[in-house]
Amino acid sequence: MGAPRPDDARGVFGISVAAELAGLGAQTLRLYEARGLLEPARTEGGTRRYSVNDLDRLRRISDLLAAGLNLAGIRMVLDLQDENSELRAGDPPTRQSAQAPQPRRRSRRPEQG
DNA sequence: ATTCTGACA
DNA sequence: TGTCAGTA
Repeated sequence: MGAPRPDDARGVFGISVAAELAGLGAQTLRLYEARGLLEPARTEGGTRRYSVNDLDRLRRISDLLAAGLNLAGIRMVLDLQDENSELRAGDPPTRQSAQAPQPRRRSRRPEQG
């Protein structure tokens, strides 16, 4: 299945190239981040670095938008998908709870694009 | 960060 | 008219 390549999690693209590859505007990427749909890595200087996974996530966002969901709904879907992925990673033979104590992220982050 | 516009209900 | 996404 989908192997957890560290490369795919590594932020490599600047915001403008990520936007280009995603077929979106750079501002849109910032908006998505402000809405909690995305959290790209940062360089030491604080500039965004988008990973392949981030690109993949942007694609999913576009698909969900086209499906008629709003950003709040998309955030929920994305969170659940991530949560599900994590469950597959460990997969303990015994499942007692489907509740993952996910740290609710709602941190407003001022940034330098 | 804020404002403005276009789409939609 | 109000909300929402995307933009300037």
